[in-house]
Amino acid sequence: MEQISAAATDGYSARQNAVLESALALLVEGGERALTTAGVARAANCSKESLYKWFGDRDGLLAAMITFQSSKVRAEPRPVGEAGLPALRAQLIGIAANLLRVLAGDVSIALNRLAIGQARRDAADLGHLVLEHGRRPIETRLSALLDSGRDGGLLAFDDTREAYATLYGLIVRDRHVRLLLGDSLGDQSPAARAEEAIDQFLRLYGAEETTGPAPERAGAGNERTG
Amino acid sequence: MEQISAAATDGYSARQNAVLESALALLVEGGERALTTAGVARAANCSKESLYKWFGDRDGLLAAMITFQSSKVRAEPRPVGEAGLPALRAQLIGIAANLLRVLAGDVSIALNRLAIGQARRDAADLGHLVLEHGRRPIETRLSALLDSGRDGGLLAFDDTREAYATLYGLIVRDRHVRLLLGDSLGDQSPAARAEEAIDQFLRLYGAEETTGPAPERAGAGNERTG
DNA sequence: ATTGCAGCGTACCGTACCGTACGGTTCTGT
DNA sequence: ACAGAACCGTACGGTACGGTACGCTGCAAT
Repeated sequence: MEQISAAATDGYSARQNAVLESALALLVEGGERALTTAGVARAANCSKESLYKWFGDRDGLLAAMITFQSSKVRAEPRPVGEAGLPALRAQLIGIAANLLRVLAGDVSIALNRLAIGQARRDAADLGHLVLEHGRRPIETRLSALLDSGRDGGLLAFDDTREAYATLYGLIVRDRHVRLLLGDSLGDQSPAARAEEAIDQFLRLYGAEETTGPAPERAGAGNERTG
Repeated sequence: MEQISAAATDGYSARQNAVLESALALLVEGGERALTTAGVARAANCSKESLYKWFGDRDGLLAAMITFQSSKVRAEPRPVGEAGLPALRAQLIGIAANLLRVLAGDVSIALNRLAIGQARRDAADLGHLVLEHGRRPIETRLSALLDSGRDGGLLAFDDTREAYATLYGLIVRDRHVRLLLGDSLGDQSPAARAEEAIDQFLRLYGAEETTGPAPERAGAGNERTG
């Protein structure tokens, strides 16, 4: 009969969560090469034996780090409240800015680098884990919002996945890969970037009745210099 | 006085090119873990001593692999011939499809995985090399085409870099990262994807006079099932 | 108090890899 | 033909890491 702590319901005990946190910090700081079993044990003040008892293997530790991190940032899909184009636009912008912030986060970058570096031609175990826990949530959330916008007559598209993919491309562009490759990329604020991307998306997928969300043409938009 | 072979003008001798080719094949097949100095020497039928004499270091070998691969796929920027929107559109579609094919190539994926996996928080040497040799060429080429289109009154935008970034996002979306993470992603033909992306881009950045390149709305476009 | 267990710290083993050294071989220039 | 260099194949040293074993401490339950 074990006393289950509050955090244990996420799959790991509180102590294990602390160890995973240390491992993530170690990974963020020094990359995969710094993520040795001895290093994790030393940083977390635990023994290597416990690591192997809890996670079975080094790969098990890596997988646990991914699932643990994804469990932390889980945000429940906010129920779509009021209708109307401004509300839809604001919600889209909020999600887009949040997406950009998440993708640029230290831990996200480190975990993506880890999964990509581990990926082989045939087997990409961690990569699939990252896609499952990191991409699917944002896709379902954005897709639901797009569907509701279409049901409300604000958006026009046939294939939700296609519309979502376009939206994702407009928001993220190649910033993610550049960040993964170590590019600093000028510090444009995520909010500004999100707003431009959503307006472009609405120009492409907005319903005909509402000709455009913004009076100015997309091509002539002055990018915010802040 | 060494007899310089034809390929030696690229910076490496023919023998060294063969060795780099073997190294690339090894990397594609087994990932970074398979790219050991002994393995490269065995696969290329050369000695480790020669490897260290030619490339100095393991990192030197990795860097040489990147520059060598980029030197192979160098395509000279075709001079923009005739004007007119159909010609511009066709050229954009061609470049876009080529970009998609290159990004999905085995060697490109393997080298990007290598550079990303090696990247640390502060130092990302290979990453910068990949960005320099892999991204800048396509950016300059596409940007020049966009500028010529604007000069010809076919496109309307203020910031070329901004327009290029949007175009890149519309073309690639998140396919690159998905490929790097090991996702198979349905076999949509690059040509079809390129055509849709370019039409979307022209809807956003086409000059006002030519209201749109395609009569059908972008949102209702039936994706080619081929 | 006693007993058992979970876990910490350390030591240890086998292995794999980077980088270097050495003998033998092939090719080139004279 | 001959000298020299370049190079191949292999062997070796040093190091670092993954995984396991062992002694010890503290806590929890009986």
